[in-house]
This record gives sequence, C-alpha cells and structure tokens, in this order.
Amino acid sequence: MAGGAPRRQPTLDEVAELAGVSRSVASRVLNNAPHVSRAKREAVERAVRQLGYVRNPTARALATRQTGAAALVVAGEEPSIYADPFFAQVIVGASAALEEADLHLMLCLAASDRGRKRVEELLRSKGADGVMLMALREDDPLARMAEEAEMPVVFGGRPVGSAPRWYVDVDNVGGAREATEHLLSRGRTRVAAICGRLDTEVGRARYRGYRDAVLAAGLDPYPPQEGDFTESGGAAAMAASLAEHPEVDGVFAANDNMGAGALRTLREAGRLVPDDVAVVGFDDLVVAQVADPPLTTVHQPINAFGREMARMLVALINGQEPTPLILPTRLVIRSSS
Amino acid sequence: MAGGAPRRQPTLDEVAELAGVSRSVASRVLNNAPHVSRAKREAVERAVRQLGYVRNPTARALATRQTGAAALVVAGEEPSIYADPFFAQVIVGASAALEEADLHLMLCLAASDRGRKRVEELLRSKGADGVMLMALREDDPLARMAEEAEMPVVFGGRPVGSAPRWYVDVDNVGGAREATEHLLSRGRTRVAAICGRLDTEVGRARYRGYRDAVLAAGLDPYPPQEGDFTESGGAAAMAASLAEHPEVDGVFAANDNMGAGALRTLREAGRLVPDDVAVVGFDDLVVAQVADPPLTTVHQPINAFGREMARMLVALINGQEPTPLILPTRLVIRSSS
DNA sequence: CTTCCAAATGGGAGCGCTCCCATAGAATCC
DNA sequence: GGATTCTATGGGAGCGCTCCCATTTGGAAG
Repeated sequence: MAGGAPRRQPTLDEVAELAGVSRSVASRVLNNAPHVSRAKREAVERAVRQLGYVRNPTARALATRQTGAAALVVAGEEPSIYADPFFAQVIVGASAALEEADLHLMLCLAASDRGRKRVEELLRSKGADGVMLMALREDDPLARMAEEAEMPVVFGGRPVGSAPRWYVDVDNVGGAREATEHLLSRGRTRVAAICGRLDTEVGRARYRGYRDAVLAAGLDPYPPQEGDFTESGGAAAMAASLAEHPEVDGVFAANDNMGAGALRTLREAGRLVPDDVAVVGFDDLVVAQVADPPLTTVHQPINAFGREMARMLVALINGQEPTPLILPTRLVIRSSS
Repeated sequence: MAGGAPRRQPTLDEVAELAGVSRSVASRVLNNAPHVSRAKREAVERAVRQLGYVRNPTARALATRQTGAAALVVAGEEPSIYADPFFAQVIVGASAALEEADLHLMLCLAASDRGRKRVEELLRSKGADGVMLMALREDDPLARMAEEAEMPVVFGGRPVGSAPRWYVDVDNVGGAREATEHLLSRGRTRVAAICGRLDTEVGRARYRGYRDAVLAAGLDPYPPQEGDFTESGGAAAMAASLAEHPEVDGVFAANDNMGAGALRTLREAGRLVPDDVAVVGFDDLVVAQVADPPLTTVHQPINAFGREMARMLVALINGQEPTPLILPTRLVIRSSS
C-alpha cells in the first residue's frame, strides 16, 4: 500500500530470462530439485535476489493441487468456549506444528449458520489440504461432512457417541476419575459433580470419570448438576446442588471456571473450603491459581493437544497412517481440597 | 478421505457442457453477473446441483488475483500473550467481521524466526488480500515490511513510537488515567504502578495514563515497576514495590493478571485490600471476577477491537479510506478499591 | 571411436477459473 | 427501413506455476 511504482511482482519467467535459463530450470532451483548444474543454480539464485522474486503461492497451489494451508474448525456456538484460554492454547500448539510443516493455519469459527456454510464449502472445494475439527456438538452434521470430504480430517476431542478414524483427545475420564478419587481419599464421602454441558463428549466423559470413581468406592454418585462451563454457570450449579443436597462435602467441577464459580457460591453460603467442602476443578488455567483458595485441578496438556492434532494432520497429508492419540492428565493439588 | 470412487471434482467446463452453454455463461451465473438469460441461468443452476459442483477457490484466486483471505499476524514472542483470553477474543471479533465479507482468516503467530520469515513471505507474495498486525515490539521490522508491502495493512494497537496510517487501538492512556483517578478519588495518595513491558506501546501508554493522573492531582508518580503481564510477574512486581515503597496505599496494575498477582502478594504480606491498599487492574477478564477480592478494573471492548480491525481491513481492500479508530474503555468498580 | 546411460535442459501442456472482445440477434430510434 | 444501441453468447487468452517428456550433452564403458 506504499506509494511507488505499481509494478507487478516479477514472475518465474522473468527470473528465468534474467538468469538465461528456461522456466523449468528456474522452477527446479526454487523447489530444490535435482538435475540442475551448479552454474545455472547460482545464476537463478542471483536473479531471484536481484528481482526480489517471491513465488506466487496461488499459482503454485493451482498447479500442485495443494493449498499449503490447513484449517482449524471450531464448531462451538456458545461464545464461552472462545473466552476460555483453552481455545487460544490449542491454536498456539497447532500453529507451531503446522509451521514446522510449512503449512498456513486457516481458522474457521463455525458458530453461525453462515460460518458453517463456509466450512462446508471449504470441505467440498478442497480449499485446504486438511482439516482439524474441534468442539463438535451432538449429531453435528459437520462430522459427517468431514468424513465424506475427500480430505484428511483430524478430530480434536471425539464427537459424542462415535470414534472417528483419526483424533486426538485428552483422557477426560481418567482425569475426572483421578480428581474424584483424590476427594474420596481425603475422606470425603458425599462428593457431588458439577458437569459441563452433557451434549458434549467432554461433559459426558468427565461425569463418567467421576461416576466410576464414586461407584468404585462403593458410594452413590450424585446426578449430574449441569453447568455451562462458565464461572457464573458453576456458581449457579453449586447453589442448586447445595439446595438439593446440603450434606455435600466435596465437589468435582468439570472445569476451572465452574470450580471458581463454585468457590464463590460456597463462600457466600458461609461454607469453608476445604474444611466444609473440598473442591476440585479441571483444566489448570490461570483461574485456578488466582481463585481463593487456589483450586486443586486436573492439568491437561492443552498446547500438546493442538500440536498433536496438527502433527497427525500433517502425517495424514503426507500419506501416512497415524493412530489416534489420548493425552494424559495430571492432578495438581492446591489448597481447595 | 471416505472410500468411494476417487473421482475428480467437477469443473466449470463440465457444468457448462451439461447445461448446454459455454463456460463464460456458466461463470456468469456463478458470479451472479448480468447478461444471462433466465433459461440458461436455470440450466446452469440445475447442472451445478446435479454434479455437486463447487468452485475451485485456488483457480479463482489465480485468475482474479485475490486470495479471499485476510491474515491476522500476532507478533508477540512471549507465550503469555497467547495464554491470555484477550488474544482469543480478538480473533473471535475479527473472524466474525471477516465472515461478513466472505474472507477467510489466516492466523500467523510470528513468534519464532521461522514464523516471522513466513509472514514476510506472505506479505511479499501477496498470499492474502490484507493483513492485520498485532502485538508488535519496539522497532519490529515487521512494521516496516508491512508498510512496504503493496497490500492493505491495519495495525492492532500502535507500534511503539509511530502512528501507522491505519490502526485500531484501545484508549489505554484514558483508561489508565481513569483507573488512577479513581484510586485518587478514594483518598489514596501513594499510588504505585505495576506496568506491563515498557517495550510495548500498551505498557507505555498505560503508564502514561497513570502518570498523567497522578501529576494532575499534584502528586509525584512512582517510577514504573515493570511486570510481564503475567500473574506471577505481577506478584513479583508487587513484592518489589512493597519492599522499596512500603508506604504504598494504592496500586494501578496494567492488566488483570498482574492485578491478581498483586492481590496475592498483598495477602501474603498481610495487607488488607482495599483497606490498606486499593488495587485496580486493566482488561476486565474472568480473572478479575474470580480474584479475591474481585478486582476493580478497566473494561475494554476486546471483541470490538478485533471486529473493527477486520472491518477497517475490509474497507481498505474495497478501496475505501477508513480512518483510525480508538475504542473507549470503561471503569468497572468492584471490591478491591 | 562408437555405444550407452545418466544428468541437464527446455518446450509445452495443463491446473480451473475470469474476463476481454468479437459476434449475433433483438430492441430502439429517427 | 437502415442506423444505432442493447443484451446474450461463446471463443480464447491469460493468471503463474509444475511437471511430463523429448532432446541434448558429457562422460564412462566397451
């Protein structure tokens, strides 16, 4: 947008001409292909420098039928998922891995109808070399479309009720189980669960883990108290839980935001944490650290989640056959339990 | 990637042939251009449906010299900037605005050298129709390269020491001033400042606002106590500040994370908030809400920040001449002051 | 000095689309 | 009724690159 001559970008032909070689040779040099004499290679490199030549990625894409980009589709509709640092960290991880493979990252937030339509078009038009799909809802049509698209697709987290061919997930069940076992090992016997949305696999899996642990201890699990993964949702769920089950002495919250909300409600209700009620969260975000008291939580490797998703996609694009991956979690004990 | 015939995508020629028209007519129909009879238009539409035709965006891009994508470049090197929900919200806002203009979002995290190189290439190869540039450091070469690129460029936040032609920014000075005035109006006279990195414009601007307010009240500003925008950085800065200036009765923290860190340090030091020391943050993130006590802070329209950046870019791409934009902030008073 | 093979080279046909332009027909105007 | 506009249509030349393939070249082998 600077002033100056509106000169066109130099093309490969011009580079070739200046270097006194054919376009083919110039192309080989740029692609680091063999069958080029040292002299001509250097001549081309000189011409490239002299003209300030940069290869036109679009033309290259058309000729090679590869776009050089991978898409990360986030299908969640509720804004809260984006407010969450989780989302950002995944992006960072994926971005780093794609960078290694020299792929660009296209980010598609398929919240609105229009957004979803664009994703569909992307899938069908092969507008990217591959797709990572996250935060799918139950029966999300995007899942089927992705499977049908003749394009590498990696799922981030499993869609509800189905295990796709390629996915990366966090061990939600195991993490929730460990968190709950931790509460039980602290002598708590009346542990309730504040769940995330139960129409997501994450929400279900974490409740399942909680349930498993409680059952294994020979106790009765509480029914899921559904929150929406937000701080206020957690606070409300905690209030409801307290009203119905005042005897509660432990709470497993399916994420840190809700855990923080639970802490707030407990404080307002005059219950001491962890003396009266112990609380455990999930995610290990900043929120957990700054909460009062600092929240015991389940750490998950969010950055690795994004990174591995991207690596799997790259492998797929390169014609390999990676295997699904489930990342481990780790309990981080703080003062809330 | 599903099984089935590995048939090629249908091309526009095939659509035209099936519809019994020329490629030109078919193209006009797809582009909603005039000079097409009703009959042929319908025939083409039918053929499109029958073949499941989707236009190849790469070929289109090559012919039109427009990629259909805009890039959002985040130049920050420290991971903390990404951990912050700020980043995610901006993306969401930008994404929504780009969606309206039917542009795809390419996200470039130019943290590593390699990342920066790719951005440079993107800029020079016109790999996108326009670029939004965020989180530039002092003397970041990316700024110059962007200005030189013959491509629409919008800055998110101003680079240190220069006002680019087109940018969107938050009124950091005004917000910081208001926050500090608020502390002063509460009767605090020894207000210190925990700043962000002073090699960023945000860090400087917020300190400037603080300074203005203190000077206007006829008091002496404290020197900047530099943090790194993280919770622990804030805690450390608070500790340092307390050691050097134990008389402090008010703290302006340049963001919420550092504000939360300051609260932690104060609690550990046995100072009561807000009784002994009042604290104000900046950003209005979840952290501010869950902090104990909840943090008074300066709310900024993060989503709008991203949205307006994208809108400005779209205007630029469409050949218009938008004017720079500075978004207002708003003080949110909670219990920490 | 031939024969043969591999490396080096350049020509040219795409990739799938847009868009300019020439042509033909239909409508409009003195 | 012929000149003048339109609108509709299709042909074809790109957009800038890759890559197959035919040709040339330089030795090594016989």
